[in-house]
Amino acid sequence: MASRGVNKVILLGNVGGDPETRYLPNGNAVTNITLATSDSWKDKQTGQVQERTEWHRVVFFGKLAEIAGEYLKKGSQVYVEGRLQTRKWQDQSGQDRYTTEIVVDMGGTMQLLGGRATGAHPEESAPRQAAPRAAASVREPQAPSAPRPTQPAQPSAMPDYDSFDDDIPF
Amino acid sequence: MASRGVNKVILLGNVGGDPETRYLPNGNAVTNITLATSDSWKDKQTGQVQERTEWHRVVFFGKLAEIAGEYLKKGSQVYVEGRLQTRKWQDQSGQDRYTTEIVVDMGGTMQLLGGRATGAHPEESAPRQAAPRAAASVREPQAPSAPRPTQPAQPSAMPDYDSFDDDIPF
Amino acid sequence: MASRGVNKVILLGNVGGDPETRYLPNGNAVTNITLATSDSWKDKQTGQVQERTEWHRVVFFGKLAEIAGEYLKKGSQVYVEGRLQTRKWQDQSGQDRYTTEIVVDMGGTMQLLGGRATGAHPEESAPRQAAPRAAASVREPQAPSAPRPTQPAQPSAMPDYDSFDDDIPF
Amino acid sequence: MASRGVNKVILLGNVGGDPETRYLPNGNAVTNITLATSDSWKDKQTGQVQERTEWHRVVFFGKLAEIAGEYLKKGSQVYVEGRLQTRKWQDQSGQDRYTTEIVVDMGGTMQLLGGRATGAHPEESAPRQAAPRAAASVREPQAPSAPRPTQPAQPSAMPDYDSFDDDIPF
DNA sequence: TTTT
DNA sequence: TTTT
Repeated sequence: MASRGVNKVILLGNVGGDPETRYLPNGNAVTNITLATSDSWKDKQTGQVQERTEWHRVVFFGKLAEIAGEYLKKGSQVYVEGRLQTRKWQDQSGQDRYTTEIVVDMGGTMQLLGGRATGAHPEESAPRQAAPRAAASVREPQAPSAPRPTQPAQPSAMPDYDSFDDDIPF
Repeated sequence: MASRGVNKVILLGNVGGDPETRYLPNGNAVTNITLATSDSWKDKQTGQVQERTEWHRVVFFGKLAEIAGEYLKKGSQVYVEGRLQTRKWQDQSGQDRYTTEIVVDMGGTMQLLGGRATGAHPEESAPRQAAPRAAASVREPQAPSAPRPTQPAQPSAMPDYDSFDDDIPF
Repeated sequence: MASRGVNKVILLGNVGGDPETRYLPNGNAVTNITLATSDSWKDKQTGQVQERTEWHRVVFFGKLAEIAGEYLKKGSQVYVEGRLQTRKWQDQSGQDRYTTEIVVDMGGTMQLLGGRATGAHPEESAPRQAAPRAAASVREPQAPSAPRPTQPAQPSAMPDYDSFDDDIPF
Repeated sequence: MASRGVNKVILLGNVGGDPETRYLPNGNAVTNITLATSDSWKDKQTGQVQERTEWHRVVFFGKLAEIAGEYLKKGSQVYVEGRLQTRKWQDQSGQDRYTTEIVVDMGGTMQLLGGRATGAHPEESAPRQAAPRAAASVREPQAPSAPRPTQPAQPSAMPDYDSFDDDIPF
């Protein structure tokens, strides 16, 4: 009922393989993916461009797990917002091991982007524009009390920049 | 039921004045504050340190509006996560005007930090550590299906770094 | 040389029109775009899906301004990270007016995504995969001292999940 | 020189112990801390408030490592922005192990907040207000080309809300 | 109008 | 003025 602290992860990258979905005893879906984020930079010494790919373990829960399992494919470009969580587990020899994952549940978000996924099952791949709509649906419960405009007038419409820009002293 | 896009603002700064809370016809609270974020940098030409304060209009809705109205004071240091929204309105002469605000509702967060608020009503000021707990409570509905551990074993408990670190080849 | 506060905006959306680039007296580029972020939700009363588009004014400076001016087109899907800034200006009647923008400079980022831009000059449109590489180049100066691996072994290479997963007690 | 992807972590929490700083052969500082972020929620079944603390390994590099080593103490409340990185290493038995850390270097940020640190060395603890100024200094190189106002007039000054608010049709 |  |  309370919280102290912020634990937020924002990733935008490509999915490393087809997602794996399983179901908990209570029927809730859990989907695992690996996600690659790449960045590159010029080496100060050599002047060579260096590239580095970081791999992340992402776990979706609930409604987002279903959506991720259905729409994400190997190669999909995706935006993800979640939180860090480190799980403790025991390996075969009984030793404690730790795995850090990005948990994406109702407090998070997933947005499928325009990436050309190399689907394992391309024949059944949905039209990509379907995914983002579906994907976002889980955010709905997050803003029930939001001040959404229902009036005919749209308070947040764009200013009339054509006439307006003349006034802007850039 | 769907979403396409990300619209997120993260601010950490100081409140410019006591919050103003009002109530909508439906009983929901709305609280307005102004928030200052400062940054400084060394001028490349002069070598002088420059400072700049940016002021933001933040609007809380719902439960967070109540918490903000109760715990924030002039001077409070606060972390806020919300979304950008530009409202259109008419000034006295009937001209269209636009105001951009950071909306913080159930999809957002507020964390009161350790700042020494100069409360308008210091006598009634709650112990400051109470605020963050209360403040965060509104996030609860965001993670109802989250994979919270309810097992006796805490998967995410602090690793035993003392023994653990020995293995880490820093 | 110092900073107190956080002022961060993260947007992922579609560009509303071809970017407009101009040059400051010192030769630095400045590029303006408008960016739409959409979200939708189900109305609690009516059960109807509501949609809302928020428009943002984004201003790129420096190297990112050049990249944005070259690669962004009307319709481009783009990820942007910047900071909020409100400018004061005077309209024709001499009245003070304020415009809030998202400033994206060296402290920010831009990532062109997979969107199918409807370029004004499609014939000269670069292969879309070229853009993200170029776009990110401005981040280079941000991490010169970063602990990038230059050793033959890549510490952060993809774990061998195939063999590795066997140990993970999901 | 380029980048494709976003890898960003934002944490706000309390430091688990005094920071440990060491120096690389090239003289650069590296500082390690553990950081706790807590959140709590009401259990749907029991109605009981549950609390959970997540621990993170944070590694600072360069100038920020020096600042972190000097100003952070056990218990310090701190805001951190960095990126995820998983290191591979071998334990005593030669087995591959992985550790995920939040790397905070020039592309990141650190802000010491108002927390009452329980310093291991309270006698030598600097006045807390000194830290944030120092801490932020490392961000300077990130925005050298930023459009900072050098004009006498401050473009980003606060609107005169007193007279202004009357016009706002809330 | 905040804060350092 | 975008996008689905």
